[in-house]
Amino acid sequence: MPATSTTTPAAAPRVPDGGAASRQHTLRERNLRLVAAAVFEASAPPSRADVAAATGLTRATVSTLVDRLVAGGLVAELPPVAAQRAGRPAVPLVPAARSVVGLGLEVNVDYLGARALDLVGDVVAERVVTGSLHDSDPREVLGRLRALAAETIAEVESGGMRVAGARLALPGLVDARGARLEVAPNLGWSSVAPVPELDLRSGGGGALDVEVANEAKLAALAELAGDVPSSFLYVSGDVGVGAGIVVDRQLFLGERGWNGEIGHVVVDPAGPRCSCGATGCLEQYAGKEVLLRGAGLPATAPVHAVVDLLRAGDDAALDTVRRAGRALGAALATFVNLVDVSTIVLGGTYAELFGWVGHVVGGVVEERALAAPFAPVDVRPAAAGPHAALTGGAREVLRSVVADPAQWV
Amino acid sequence: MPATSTTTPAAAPRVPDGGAASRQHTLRERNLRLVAAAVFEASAPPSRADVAAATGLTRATVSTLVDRLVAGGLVAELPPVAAQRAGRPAVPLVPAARSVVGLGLEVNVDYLGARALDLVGDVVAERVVTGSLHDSDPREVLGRLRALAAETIAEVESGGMRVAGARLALPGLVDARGARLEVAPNLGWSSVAPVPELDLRSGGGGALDVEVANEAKLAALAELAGDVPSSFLYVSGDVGVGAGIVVDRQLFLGERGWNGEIGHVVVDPAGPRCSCGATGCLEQYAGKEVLLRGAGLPATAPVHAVVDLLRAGDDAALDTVRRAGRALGAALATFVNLVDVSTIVLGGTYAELFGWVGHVVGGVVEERALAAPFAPVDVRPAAAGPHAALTGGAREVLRSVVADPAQWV
DNA sequence: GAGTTTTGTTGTACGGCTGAACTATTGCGC
DNA sequence: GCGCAATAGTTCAGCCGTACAACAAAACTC
Repeated sequence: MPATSTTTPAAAPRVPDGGAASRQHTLRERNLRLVAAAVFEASAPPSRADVAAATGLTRATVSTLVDRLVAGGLVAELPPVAAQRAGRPAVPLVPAARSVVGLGLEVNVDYLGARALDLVGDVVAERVVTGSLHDSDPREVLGRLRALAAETIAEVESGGMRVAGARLALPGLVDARGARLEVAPNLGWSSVAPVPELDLRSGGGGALDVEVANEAKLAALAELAGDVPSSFLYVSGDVGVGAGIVVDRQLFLGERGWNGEIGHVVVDPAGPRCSCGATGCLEQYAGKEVLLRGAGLPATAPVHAVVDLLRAGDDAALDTVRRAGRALGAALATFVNLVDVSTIVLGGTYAELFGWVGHVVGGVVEERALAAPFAPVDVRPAAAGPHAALTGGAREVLRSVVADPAQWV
Repeated sequence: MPATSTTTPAAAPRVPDGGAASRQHTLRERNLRLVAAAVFEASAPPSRADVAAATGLTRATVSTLVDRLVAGGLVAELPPVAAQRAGRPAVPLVPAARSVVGLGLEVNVDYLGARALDLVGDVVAERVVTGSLHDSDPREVLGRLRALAAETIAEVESGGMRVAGARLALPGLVDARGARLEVAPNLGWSSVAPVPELDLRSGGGGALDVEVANEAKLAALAELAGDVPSSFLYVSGDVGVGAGIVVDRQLFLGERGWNGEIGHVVVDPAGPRCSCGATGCLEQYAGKEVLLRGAGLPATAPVHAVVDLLRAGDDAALDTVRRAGRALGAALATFVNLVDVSTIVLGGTYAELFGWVGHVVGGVVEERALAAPFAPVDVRPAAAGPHAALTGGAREVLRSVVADPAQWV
């Protein structure tokens, strides 16, 4: 038991659920979650008996709950396969493919897109359009996103699938309710309420549940698809530098959802002036544009061009990247001291440059993090592919489905 | 609804509870918590009917649950008082006084002590012994604390009260399980397991539940007794500078319980060398000893001596405190950007110096926190009295009792 | 003092889980 | 090939805790 238990035990499935009165049907909802979690988080497809053993429920109860999940299209049965041991062969249970999907949406500085994932984690539909959206008009851009999303929804529904909801990733400060974008400097947007603007509807005409979130935070969730530990810090390096804190496989958002603004940690008060008004912010050392310019490239060049220079041994590029790595390491050490994470995942620009910045960042963190002597900090590149926030957003929708299956059966 | 719900709704009582199978008696346990929370968190003593309205349970159910809490000595009934309106007069329900107590223990640099609080929040027993414990022997000191605690427990039990458990506050890094102190530089302790050393027992001879926690974190919890908001950052300024992050009235501990080490945020890499190895750490600007020396006082002088100098308009003292305030403000702005809190409570040294540092800290934070334009950050002095960690530790024990009353009825 | 209003209690109904018995389907030994 | 053991999944009576409704208690009102 932790001194003050704020998180559920690491291994157990999470059952959030607030302080509402518990009636008989509350039992059913909670156990339904438990059974769904057992099926979705198992390393191999479990049988009903396996689920019973894992959850502590009786096989009788598990049977009725699994039947409900199967009827609701969240779980599927594989054909019974005879094990090499005696006894009736078990029916393996797996997440149902192509039944319920989550929709990830994103508007970022140089693209906008939509991606639909099913419960298995497969991409069942996707639309991405590239192009600069620097200083763009929110209404116009959201209109285009709406068209993309509508196409994606239509494609998914024509395949007989249901869309459970959507998450919109934006590169800026989003309020904790997931309704309002306060400001996105690199888009030039401020005070936007994107949800009514998008007005997404399912084929039946019902309004779709859409929530907005910060791009780095949703990208962090995409990492959970891999073999990342249950708690980590994800750093999304792009024009700005943002971060998502994941504790026990869930985002820690802080009081109002505005945490993780690592780009404006002051690395050196004597450093260059930042757009935020302060001096020596991390972004002035490790932001994408600074990296590109430091390597002698135009601010609009792709990051891969820097990699080419680094491979060629270009001194300016090497110096710039090393400087960025040290600054990033210092900011991350501060982060580790304040928030306490043992794993740091470098995404975005830094994932591409990992071969050059990884050890620099790791070294500085190891040196400056107070707890490093007792528990070393692991710094690693992101595993999720491009447009990670699309995947993370879709996954987040699906997580909410699995966390409350009662709504879907 | 937050984009990703990691915390329960602000107002609702928190029901933690992991992913275990739910049976019939789980309902009872959960509703018992709910009812207990309704009684303990109400602004005025509620009747059974009030509790029913607040929780959504029926009066019938609430009656049986309240009867159980009364029988268990957690809740007491006041004599029915006739309201000015029609109807049978209600029986007001209040936390039971002098029935169950929590024990707060602390070893700090210049004192050690024990404090017992009952469910009402009254101090029912206390022992504090001052004296320097710099570079002390853990076994010897814990032996003295054990004697203090045993006296306190005996006093409480002779009054017919039960001790529900204890929390030991230490000024250092404590592991997340609340069992081990990794290092406490200012005590000169490292790798100590204080719980078996203390070996606290109740009068019946049963071992007492004891958990260890960081001093600043327990002190933060003491603030919850006042009218502080449900989420805030508490800064404990002493020889070291520590912090406790409270989100929705609960400590946020990070992955391993080592967060909040704000004393080693780098304020200026060109600054003085710190004992941790880095340069320009906050502690070198705003630590108690630096403040005292900067004001021309010996490092062992009481903080009040600085206040006297400030009142007298002493330039060295004013400069030192202003410099400390700016450094603290910069570190806290970083904290706000990374963790997102809207209220900062300054405790320890800074509470005493608040009249001089408060506005300096507030100004710098306002200037450097990204979200400040949308939601100003409130900087205020701590309200809890001296030895706040003792109160916080005792409160934490009581919180665990109220959070799981089934064990106590 | 009868009607009204609100509190708290009592008894019945119902939903959901358990546990034990039962059926289904395999492997193994002879 | 057949009985036996083993494992998976299903059926059904029993129990527990809550809801609902009726009731008792104790005030106020006119």
